[in-house]
Amino acid sequence: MASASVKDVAALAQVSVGTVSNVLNRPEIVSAETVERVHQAMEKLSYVRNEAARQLRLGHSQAIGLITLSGANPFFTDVATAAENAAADAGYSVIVGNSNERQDREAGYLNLFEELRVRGVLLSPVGDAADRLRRMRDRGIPAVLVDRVSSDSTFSSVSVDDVAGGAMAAEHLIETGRTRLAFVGGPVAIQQVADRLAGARSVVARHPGVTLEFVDTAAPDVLEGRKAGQAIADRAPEDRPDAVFAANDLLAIGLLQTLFSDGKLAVPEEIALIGYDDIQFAGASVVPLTSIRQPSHLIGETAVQILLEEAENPGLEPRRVLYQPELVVRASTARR
Amino acid sequence: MASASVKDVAALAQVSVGTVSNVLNRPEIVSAETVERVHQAMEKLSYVRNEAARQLRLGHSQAIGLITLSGANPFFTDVATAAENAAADAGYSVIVGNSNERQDREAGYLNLFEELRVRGVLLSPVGDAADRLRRMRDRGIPAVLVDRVSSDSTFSSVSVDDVAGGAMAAEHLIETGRTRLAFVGGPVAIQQVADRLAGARSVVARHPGVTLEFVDTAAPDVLEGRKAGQAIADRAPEDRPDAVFAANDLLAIGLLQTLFSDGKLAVPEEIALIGYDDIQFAGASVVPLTSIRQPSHLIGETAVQILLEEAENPGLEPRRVLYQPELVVRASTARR
DNA sequence: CTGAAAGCGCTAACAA
DNA sequence: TTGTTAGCGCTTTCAG
Repeated sequence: MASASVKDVAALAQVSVGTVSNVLNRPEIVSAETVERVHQAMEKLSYVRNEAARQLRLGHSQAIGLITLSGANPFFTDVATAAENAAADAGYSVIVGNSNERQDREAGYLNLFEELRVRGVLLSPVGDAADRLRRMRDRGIPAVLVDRVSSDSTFSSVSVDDVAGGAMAAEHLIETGRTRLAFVGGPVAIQQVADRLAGARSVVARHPGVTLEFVDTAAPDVLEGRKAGQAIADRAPEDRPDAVFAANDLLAIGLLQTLFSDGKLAVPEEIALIGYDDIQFAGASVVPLTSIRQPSHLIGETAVQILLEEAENPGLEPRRVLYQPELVVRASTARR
Repeated sequence: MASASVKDVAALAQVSVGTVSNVLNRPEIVSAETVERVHQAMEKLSYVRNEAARQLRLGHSQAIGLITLSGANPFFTDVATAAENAAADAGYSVIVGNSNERQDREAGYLNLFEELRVRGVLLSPVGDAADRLRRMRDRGIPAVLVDRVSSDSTFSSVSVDDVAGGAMAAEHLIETGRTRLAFVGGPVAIQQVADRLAGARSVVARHPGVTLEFVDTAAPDVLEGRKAGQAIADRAPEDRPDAVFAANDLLAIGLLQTLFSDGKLAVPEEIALIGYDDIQFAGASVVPLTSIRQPSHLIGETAVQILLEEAENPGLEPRRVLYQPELVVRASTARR
């Protein structure tokens, strides 16, 4: 048994295909009696509308695409969940792709989404995707940047002030008495990483006697955090920082695993540690982690809202929404 | 500027649309010279193939649907990532939906996937979806169950022996000297939860003097774990279990947050704790967590492979792949 | 090797 | 209120 089409339903209900289409899309213009008859026919045939055909006719799909930097990062899964809910309310579904910080993956998903004629794209770009996004917009597929502001301000964006967040983290570390800070994160090509570092640097510059060291990582994940932790633990005590600011919680948790879990160094006594994102696991780590919270839920929701407005109203002025992060203090940065 | 179609490309390259389609799908039958000309035309128009039209013609899409129980559980995101990679190798993409243990959500995604005419569905069912899946299969959309065996063995499945895993956990707890065990997890309507509990019970039954208490939770997540931890901590000492087996790591981490982090109880001295899944964060929790590891990567990979075989070869005998879990010992269950 | 043409299932305009 | 029909972009015979 193959799938039933409008034609089959029409035949069974003794109406035309146009009428079937109408009960599907504008039931109010069809007589109650006919609606009923058609519904029964659909039921009997267990009719399921063919999205491809609908979309071909409409010119675009009822889906929006979302590309995040990392599927393993709870921050992004939170954003995605919020986006899904907001989209569902508006009758759209969300297709998620993870670039894992790779430009080629990002390009691949952008391609797929364009083939799918999605209604719009939500993107946390790896590098500078402006050219590609402009081309898509010219074809009627708008984009809004997520967790990142547009380099040339021609696209809407929903993000959190990473420079402020970075400053907040550094300030907190200094306030609790630390002077030899290290920023662990990378690659700096990721704008979020660069901004957080910049924020921290600006604060350190205002505090004579306080230093900030930069420890690069190949990716902002748990594994790289472990490596960085190992490297720091292997140093001579007088050569070690007394506080570490990790570019995100994944890195911080990795740091905790090698640096501190093995009992090599006491946290926060010997080294304080602060992360970023305040993911669900931050409060349950070896030492509960101080972190900078981002309103992940709000980000996803707002991004969808703006995107849909632009999709229905091309030529709208780009908007930039900038949320403020929030410091969440836990044991990992307790005063000495 | 709207999107260019095969017709535009054909016109520019001075060939027919049929030829354009051929260079897209069977370039080997087209002369090299023509291929070149068509490619140049595509380039100039930045042609992007319309998936909807292709799919309408083909009768099905180049995507497979995946419905997981929880988007917040790293175990499922691992399965999803593996599935995406395996699918990509075969020229398919994966659309992911999270039911969050809700039947209505699951039904919604099943509907969406059928409208999308996905090539097949990968599903961790909330309840018993057999009827619905059978109907989809009749229409040419096969399904394979993930992390769960089919109740009536008419569907292929890729899962891990949860009964064995539950037994493994209980045995380990007993071996390390605990006698008053508690199983924290729920709802038992989730098969995985029920199986792990059953495995633990069978082991306990073989050990006189050992008891197993069941502590129900509304969902297997961090929040519910916290609540359960609170409840246990509030009991009189002689009334408390000396070991807790959490149905998954999310619950275990939640337990850790209220039960142990607050310094109320020492782990593993006063209470031992074992989780399930061995997610990335298990090794970095307040007390590094002993857990039962599942081969999440293999699960996703194998499921895709079986699904695609069935899609291309309807009427194949259902297969059941059952992997064995593995005990990973960490500090949370150290011998007293 | 290439071209012409049918038709996948649907929606929206227009006619009745 | 309902029916008829064109056409969305693509693939695939079938002729040439």
